[in-house]
Amino acid sequence: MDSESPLSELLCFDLYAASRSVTSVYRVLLDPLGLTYPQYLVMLMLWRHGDRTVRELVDELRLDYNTLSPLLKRLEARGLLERRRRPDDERSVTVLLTDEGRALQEKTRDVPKAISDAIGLDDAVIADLQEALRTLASNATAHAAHMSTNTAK
Amino acid sequence: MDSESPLSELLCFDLYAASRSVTSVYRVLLDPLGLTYPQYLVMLMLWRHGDRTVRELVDELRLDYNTLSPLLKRLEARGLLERRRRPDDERSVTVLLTDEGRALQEKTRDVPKAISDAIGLDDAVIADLQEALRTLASNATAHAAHMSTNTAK
DNA sequence: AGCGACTACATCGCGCACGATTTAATCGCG
DNA sequence: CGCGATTAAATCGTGCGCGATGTAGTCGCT
Repeated sequence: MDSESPLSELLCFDLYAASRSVTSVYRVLLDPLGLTYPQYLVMLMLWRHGDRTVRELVDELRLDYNTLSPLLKRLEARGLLERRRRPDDERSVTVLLTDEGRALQEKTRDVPKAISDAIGLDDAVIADLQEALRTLASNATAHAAHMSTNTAK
Repeated sequence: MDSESPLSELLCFDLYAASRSVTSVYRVLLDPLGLTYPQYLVMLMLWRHGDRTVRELVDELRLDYNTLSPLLKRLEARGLLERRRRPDDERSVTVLLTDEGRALQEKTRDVPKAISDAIGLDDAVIADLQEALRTLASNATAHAAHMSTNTAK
Protein backbone atom coordinates (compact mmCIF):
# COMPACT_ATOMS: atom_id res chain seq x y z
CA MET A 1 0.00 0.00 0.00
CA ASP A 2 2.43 2.56 1.21
CA SER A 3 5.96 3.09 2.36
CA GLU A 4 5.90 5.91 4.86
CA SER A 5 3.39 4.50 7.34
CA PRO A 6 4.54 3.23 10.69
CA LEU A 7 5.41 -0.41 10.49
CA SER A 8 2.50 -1.64 12.55
CA GLU A 9 -0.14 0.05 10.41
CA LEU A 10 1.37 -1.44 7.29
CA LEU A 11 1.32 -4.81 8.96
CA CYS A 12 -2.38 -4.42 9.69
CA PHE A 13 -3.07 -3.71 6.06
CA ASP A 14 -1.07 -6.75 4.96
CA LEU A 15 -2.93 -8.83 7.50
CA TYR A 16 -6.26 -7.59 6.19
CA ALA A 17 -5.26 -8.27 2.58
CA ALA A 18 -3.78 -11.69 3.39
CA SER A 19 -6.90 -12.78 5.21
CA ARG A 20 -9.10 -11.87 2.27
CA SER A 21 -6.79 -13.63 -0.17
CA VAL A 22 -6.95 -16.83 1.88
CA THR A 23 -10.72 -16.61 2.03
CA SER A 24 -10.80 -16.30 -1.73
CA VAL A 25 -8.88 -19.58 -2.05
CA TYR A 26 -11.35 -21.26 0.28
CA ARG A 27 -14.18 -19.81 -1.78
CA VAL A 28 -12.93 -21.54 -4.92
CA LEU A 29 -12.71 -24.83 -3.04
CA LEU A 30 -15.90 -24.62 -1.00
CA ASP A 31 -18.29 -23.00 -3.42
CA PRO A 32 -18.88 -26.28 -5.29
CA LEU A 33 -19.90 -27.78 -1.93
CA GLY A 34 -22.23 -24.89 -1.20
CA LEU A 35 -20.23 -23.79 1.84
CA THR A 36 -18.65 -20.50 2.85
CA TYR A 37 -15.46 -20.38 4.89
CA PRO A 38 -17.18 -19.63 8.23
CA GLN A 39 -19.68 -22.39 7.49
CA TYR A 40 -16.80 -24.76 6.76
CA LEU A 41 -15.27 -23.89 10.13
CA VAL A 42 -18.50 -24.86 11.87
CA MET A 43 -18.68 -28.12 9.94
CA LEU A 44 -15.04 -28.84 10.81
CA MET A 45 -15.82 -28.48 14.50
CA LEU A 46 -18.77 -30.84 14.24
CA TRP A 47 -16.92 -33.41 12.13
CA ARG A 48 -13.97 -33.50 14.49
CA HIS A 49 -15.56 -33.06 17.86
CA GLY A 50 -19.18 -34.04 17.51
CA ASP A 51 -22.21 -32.19 18.85
CA ARG A 52 -21.59 -28.71 20.20
CA THR A 53 -23.76 -26.11 21.84
CA VAL A 54 -23.95 -22.75 20.13
CA ARG A 55 -21.98 -21.32 23.02
CA GLU A 56 -19.14 -23.77 22.45
CA LEU A 57 -19.00 -22.81 18.77
CA VAL A 58 -18.97 -19.14 19.75
CA ASP A 59 -15.99 -19.74 22.02
CA GLU A 60 -14.06 -22.06 19.75
CA LEU A 61 -14.48 -20.07 16.55
CA ARG A 62 -14.33 -16.67 18.28
CA LEU A 63 -17.45 -15.57 16.45
CA ASP A 64 -20.48 -13.94 18.04
CA TYR A 65 -23.99 -15.24 18.45
CA ASN A 66 -25.24 -12.67 16.01
CA THR A 67 -22.93 -14.10 13.35
CA LEU A 68 -23.46 -17.76 14.19
CA SER A 69 -27.20 -17.76 14.78
CA PRO A 70 -28.21 -17.00 11.21
CA LEU A 71 -25.28 -19.01 9.84
CA LEU A 72 -26.47 -22.12 11.71
CA LYS A 73 -29.99 -21.42 10.55
CA ARG A 74 -28.80 -21.51 6.94
CA LEU A 75 -26.89 -24.75 7.48
CA GLU A 76 -29.98 -26.24 9.06
CA ALA A 77 -32.09 -25.08 6.12
CA ARG A 78 -29.69 -26.92 3.80
CA GLY A 79 -30.21 -30.06 5.84
CA LEU A 80 -26.61 -30.34 7.04
CA LEU A 81 -27.36 -30.03 10.74
CA GLU A 82 -30.10 -29.80 13.31
CA ARG A 83 -30.59 -27.45 16.25
CA ARG A 84 -32.19 -28.81 19.37
CA ARG A 85 -33.00 -27.16 22.69
CA ARG A 86 -31.32 -28.96 25.57
CA PRO A 87 -33.84 -30.55 27.91
CA ASP A 88 -31.61 -29.98 30.95
CA ASP A 89 -31.11 -26.28 30.14
CA GLU A 90 -33.74 -24.81 27.89
CA ARG A 91 -31.57 -21.77 27.20
CA SER A 92 -28.96 -23.84 25.38
CA VAL A 93 -29.17 -25.18 21.85
CA THR A 94 -27.23 -28.25 20.77
CA VAL A 95 -26.07 -28.40 17.17
CA LEU A 96 -25.76 -31.87 15.68
CA LEU A 97 -24.99 -33.23 12.23
CA THR A 98 -27.51 -34.91 9.98
CA ASP A 99 -26.49 -37.86 7.80
CA GLU A 100 -26.17 -35.43 4.92
CA GLY A 101 -23.93 -33.22 7.01
CA ARG A 102 -21.74 -36.15 7.94
CA ALA A 103 -21.61 -37.27 4.31
CA LEU A 104 -20.31 -33.90 3.19
CA GLN A 105 -17.04 -34.41 5.01
CA GLU A 106 -15.78 -36.77 2.36
CA LYS A 107 -16.01 -34.08 -0.30
CA THR A 108 -13.65 -31.88 1.66
CA ARG A 109 -10.86 -34.44 1.68
CA ASP A 110 -8.67 -32.51 -0.76
CA VAL A 111 -9.16 -29.09 0.84
CA PRO A 112 -6.23 -29.16 3.29
CA LYS A 113 -3.71 -30.07 0.63
CA ALA A 114 -5.08 -27.49 -1.79
CA ILE A 115 -4.80 -24.81 0.89
CA SER A 116 -1.29 -25.87 1.76
CA ASP A 117 -0.31 -25.64 -1.91
CA ALA A 118 -1.93 -22.23 -2.31
CA ILE A 119 -0.21 -20.84 0.78
CA GLY A 120 3.12 -21.99 -0.55
CA LEU A 121 5.09 -21.58 2.67
CA ASP A 122 7.05 -24.32 4.34
CA ASP A 123 6.09 -25.60 7.73
CA ALA A 124 8.82 -23.80 9.65
CA VAL A 125 7.69 -20.40 8.33
CA ILE A 126 4.07 -21.32 8.96
CA ALA A 127 4.80 -22.24 12.56
CA ASP A 128 6.55 -18.92 13.21
CA LEU A 129 3.81 -17.02 11.44
CA GLN A 130 1.18 -18.79 13.45
CA GLU A 131 2.78 -18.03 16.76
CA ALA A 132 3.18 -14.36 15.91
CA LEU A 133 -0.45 -14.16 14.78
CA ARG A 134 -1.69 -15.75 17.98
CA THR A 135 0.28 -13.36 20.13
CA LEU A 136 -0.92 -10.47 18.03
CA ALA A 137 -4.57 -11.52 18.20
CA SER A 138 -4.40 -12.11 21.90
CA ASN A 139 -2.79 -8.71 22.55
CA ALA A 140 -5.16 -6.89 20.22
CA THR A 141 -8.28 -8.49 21.65
CA ALA A 142 -7.22 -7.65 25.20
CA HIS A 143 -6.31 -4.12 24.19
CA ALA A 144 -9.59 -3.52 22.35
CA ALA A 145 -11.58 -4.73 25.32
CA HIS A 146 -9.62 -2.51 27.67
CA MET A 147 -9.78 0.56 25.45
CA SER A 148 -13.52 0.38 24.98
CA THR A 149 -14.26 0.00 28.69
CA ASN A 150 -12.01 2.95 29.51
CA THR A 151 -13.80 5.91 28.03
CA ALA A 152 -10.93 8.18 28.95
CA LYS A 153 -7.62 7.87 27.18
CA MET B 1 -9.35 -23.93 17.50
CA ASP B 2 -7.99 -27.37 17.04
CA SER B 3 -4.90 -29.46 17.27
CA GLU B 4 -5.20 -32.20 14.69
CA SER B 5 -5.69 -30.07 11.57
CA PRO B 6 -2.91 -29.73 9.04
CA LEU B 7 -0.72 -26.82 9.90
CA SER B 8 -1.77 -24.63 6.99
CA GLU B 9 -5.48 -24.82 7.80
CA LEU B 10 -4.78 -23.86 11.38
CA LEU B 11 -2.74 -20.96 10.12
CA CYS B 12 -5.66 -19.78 8.01
CA PHE B 13 -7.91 -19.79 11.01
CA ASP B 14 -5.40 -17.82 13.06
CA LEU B 15 -5.05 -15.39 10.19
CA TYR B 16 -8.81 -14.95 10.03
CA ALA B 17 -9.07 -14.44 13.79
CA ALA B 18 -6.09 -12.08 13.93
CA SER B 19 -7.47 -9.92 11.14
CA ARG B 20 -10.78 -9.53 12.91
CA SER B 21 -9.08 -8.73 16.21
CA VAL B 22 -7.07 -5.97 14.56
CA THR B 23 -10.18 -4.55 12.96
CA SER B 24 -11.81 -4.46 16.37
CA VAL B 25 -8.96 -2.32 17.69
CA TYR B 26 -9.35 0.05 14.76
CA ARG B 27 -13.08 0.14 15.45
CA VAL B 28 -12.52 1.44 18.96
CA LEU B 29 -10.21 4.13 17.62
CA LEU B 30 -12.13 5.12 14.51
CA ASP B 31 -15.71 4.91 15.68
CA PRO B 32 -15.50 8.29 17.48
CA LEU B 33 -14.42 9.77 14.13
CA GLY B 34 -17.27 8.10 12.30
CA LEU B 35 -14.96 5.98 10.16
CA THR B 36 -14.70 2.25 9.54
CA TYR B 37 -11.34 0.60 8.87
CA PRO B 38 -11.78 0.37 5.08
CA GLN B 39 -12.94 3.99 5.05
CA TYR B 40 -9.84 4.94 7.04
CA LEU B 41 -7.67 3.21 4.44
CA VAL B 42 -9.24 5.33 1.71
CA MET B 43 -8.73 8.50 3.71
CA LEU B 44 -5.09 7.52 4.36
CA MET B 45 -4.47 7.21 0.64
CA LEU B 46 -5.99 10.60 -0.02
CA TRP B 47 -4.18 12.31 2.85
CA ARG B 48 -0.83 10.91 1.82
CA HIS B 49 -1.02 10.91 -1.92
CA GLY B 50 -3.71 13.37 -2.90
CA ASP B 51 -6.46 12.89 -5.46
CA ARG B 52 -6.94 9.37 -6.78
CA THR B 53 -9.20 7.84 -9.37
CA VAL B 54 -11.44 5.03 -8.17
CA ARG B 55 -9.32 2.66 -10.22
CA GLU B 56 -6.17 3.71 -8.38
CA LEU B 57 -7.87 3.09 -5.04
CA VAL B 58 -9.04 -0.30 -6.26
CA ASP B 59 -5.47 -1.24 -7.17
CA GLU B 60 -3.78 0.21 -4.12
CA LEU B 61 -6.20 -1.13 -1.53
CA ARG B 62 -6.86 -4.40 -3.37
CA LEU B 63 -10.59 -3.90 -2.98
CA ASP B 64 -13.16 -4.19 -5.73
CA TYR B 65 -15.33 -1.56 -7.34
CA ASN B 66 -18.38 -3.12 -5.81
CA THR B 67 -16.89 -2.58 -2.35
CA LEU B 68 -15.43 0.85 -2.99
CA SER B 69 -18.27 2.42 -4.97
CA PRO B 70 -20.80 2.48 -2.13
CA LEU B 71 -18.06 3.16 0.43
CA LEU B 72 -16.99 6.29 -1.44
CA LYS B 73 -20.62 7.28 -1.80
CA ARG B 74 -20.99 7.15 1.99
CA LEU B 75 -17.83 9.19 2.53
CA GLU B 76 -19.12 11.72 0.02
CA ALA B 77 -22.46 11.84 1.82
CA ARG B 78 -20.60 12.66 5.04
CA GLY B 79 -18.91 15.54 3.27
CA LEU B 80 -15.38 14.13 3.56
CA LEU B 81 -14.71 13.87 -0.15
CA GLU B 82 -16.07 14.62 -3.59
CA ARG B 83 -16.36 12.44 -6.69
CA ARG B 84 -15.90 14.08 -10.05
CA ARG B 85 -16.01 12.67 -13.56
CA ARG B 86 -12.79 13.31 -15.40
CA PRO B 87 -13.29 15.62 -18.37
CA ASP B 88 -10.57 13.88 -20.40
CA ASP B 89 -12.06 10.42 -19.79
CA GLU B 90 -15.69 10.41 -18.82
CA ARG B 91 -15.44 6.80 -17.62
CA SER B 92 -13.07 7.73 -14.80
CA VAL B 93 -14.04 9.31 -11.51
CA THR B 94 -11.55 11.33 -9.50
CA VAL B 95 -11.90 11.29 -5.72
CA LEU B 96 -10.73 14.41 -3.92
CA LEU B 97 -10.82 15.60 -0.33
CA THR B 98 -13.04 18.38 0.93
CA ASP B 99 -11.78 20.78 3.60
CA GLU B 100 -13.65 18.72 6.15
CA GLY B 101 -11.96 15.59 4.88
CA ARG B 102 -8.56 17.19 5.14
CA ALA B 103 -9.36 18.47 8.63
CA LEU B 104 -10.17 14.98 9.84
CA GLN B 105 -6.57 13.88 9.46
CA GLU B 106 -5.54 15.68 12.60
CA LYS B 107 -7.90 13.62 14.71
CA THR B 108 -6.15 10.43 13.60
CA ARG B 109 -2.77 11.56 14.89
CA ASP B 110 -2.73 9.08 17.78
CA VAL B 111 -3.99 6.08 15.81
CA PRO B 112 -0.64 4.66 14.66
CA LYS B 113 0.81 4.64 18.17
CA ALA B 114 -2.34 3.12 19.63
CA ILE B 115 -2.23 0.36 17.02
CA SER B 116 1.42 -0.27 17.67
CA ASP B 117 0.72 -0.57 21.40
CA ALA B 118 -2.22 -2.89 20.82
CA ILE B 119 -0.23 -5.17 18.51
CA GLY B 120 2.48 -5.44 21.12
CA LEU B 121 5.15 -6.96 18.88
CA ASP B 122 8.58 -5.49 18.35
CA ASP B 123 9.64 -4.23 14.96
CA ALA B 124 11.81 -7.21 14.09
CA VAL B 125 8.92 -9.64 14.56
CA ILE B 126 6.60 -7.32 12.67
CA ALA B 127 8.97 -7.14 9.74
CA ASP B 128 9.22 -10.93 9.51
CA LEU B 129 5.48 -11.29 9.90
CA GLN B 130 4.87 -8.75 7.21
CA GLU B 131 7.13 -10.43 4.71
CA ALA B 132 5.54 -13.82 5.32
CA LEU B 133 2.06 -12.33 4.94
CA ARG B 134 2.95 -10.65 1.67
CA THR B 135 4.36 -13.84 0.25
CA LEU B 136 1.32 -15.75 1.44
CA ALA B 137 -1.15 -13.24 -0.01
CA SER B 138 0.67 -13.13 -3.30
CA ASN B 139 0.76 -16.92 -3.59
CA ALA B 140 -2.85 -17.33 -2.52
CA THR B 141 -4.17 -14.68 -4.89
CA ALA B 142 -2.32 -16.21 -7.81
CA HIS B 143 -3.47 -19.68 -6.85
CA ALA B 144 -7.12 -18.65 -6.46
CA ALA B 145 -7.10 -16.98 -9.86
CA HIS B 146 -5.54 -20.01 -11.47
CA MET B 147 -7.86 -22.50 -9.76
CA SER B 148 -11.02 -20.68 -10.75
CA THR B 149 -10.06 -20.36 -14.41
CA ASN B 150 -9.21 -24.06 -14.58
CA THR B 151 -12.56 -25.75 -14.21
CA ALA B 152 -10.90 -29.14 -14.24
CA LYS B 153 -8.71 -30.19 -11.37
C1' DA C 1 -16.70 6.69 -40.19
C1' DG C 2 -18.36 2.28 -38.08
C1' DC C 3 -18.40 -1.43 -34.99
C1' DG C 4 -16.84 -4.85 -31.80
C1' DA C 5 -13.80 -5.29 -27.74
C1' DC C 6 -12.41 -3.38 -23.71
C1' DT C 7 -12.49 -0.28 -19.63
C1' DA C 8 -14.22 2.40 -15.52
C1' DC C 9 -17.71 2.48 -12.71
C1' DA C 10 -22.31 1.39 -10.65
C1' DT C 11 -25.90 -1.74 -8.94
C1' DC C 12 -27.94 -5.94 -7.01
C1' DG C 13 -28.00 -9.88 -4.02
C1' DC C 14 -26.25 -12.63 -0.37
C1' DG C 15 -23.52 -13.79 3.55
C1' DC C 16 -20.82 -12.47 6.97
C1' DA C 17 -19.18 -9.22 11.28
C1' DC C 18 -20.66 -6.78 14.97
C1' DG C 19 -23.00 -3.20 18.10
C1' DA C 20 -27.42 -2.87 20.28
C1' DT C 21 -31.61 -4.66 21.95
C1' DT C 22 -34.95 -8.39 23.21
C1' DT C 23 -36.66 -12.77 25.17
C1' DA C 24 -36.64 -16.65 27.85
C1' DA C 25 -34.47 -19.67 31.18
C1' DT C 26 -31.51 -20.36 35.15
C1' DC C 27 -28.88 -18.98 39.12
C1' DG C 28 -27.83 -16.75 43.56
C1' DC C 29 -28.89 -14.95 47.67
C1' DG C 30 -31.47 -13.34 51.49
C1' DC D 1 -39.72 -19.36 48.22
C1' DG D 2 -39.06 -14.93 45.60
C1' DC D 3 -36.77 -11.73 42.84
C1' DG D 4 -32.92 -9.37 40.80
C1' DA D 5 -28.79 -10.64 38.14
C1' DT D 6 -26.81 -13.45 34.84
C1' DT D 7 -26.74 -16.38 30.81
C1' DA D 8 -27.94 -18.49 26.05
C1' DA D 9 -29.73 -17.40 22.06
C1' DA D 10 -32.19 -14.69 18.57
C1' DT D 11 -33.16 -10.42 16.02
C1' DC D 12 -32.33 -5.90 13.85
C1' DG D 13 -29.56 -2.48 11.44
C1' DT D 14 -25.39 -1.07 9.03
C1' DG D 15 -21.27 -1.76 6.49
C1' DC D 16 -18.31 -4.44 4.21
C1' DG D 17 -16.65 -8.36 0.56
C1' DC D 18 -17.55 -10.23 -3.63
C1' DG D 19 -19.85 -12.78 -7.71
C1' DA D 20 -22.84 -11.41 -11.37
C1' DT D 21 -24.76 -8.13 -14.30
C1' DG D 22 -25.56 -3.58 -16.39
C1' DT D 23 -24.08 0.90 -18.66
C1' DA D 24 -21.67 4.47 -20.55
C1' DG D 25 -17.41 5.90 -22.61
C1' DT D 26 -13.07 4.87 -25.19
C1' DC D 27 -10.01 2.30 -28.18
C1' DG D 28 -8.59 -0.42 -32.15
C1' DC D 29 -9.07 -1.97 -36.53
C1' DT D 30 -10.54 -1.90 -40.99
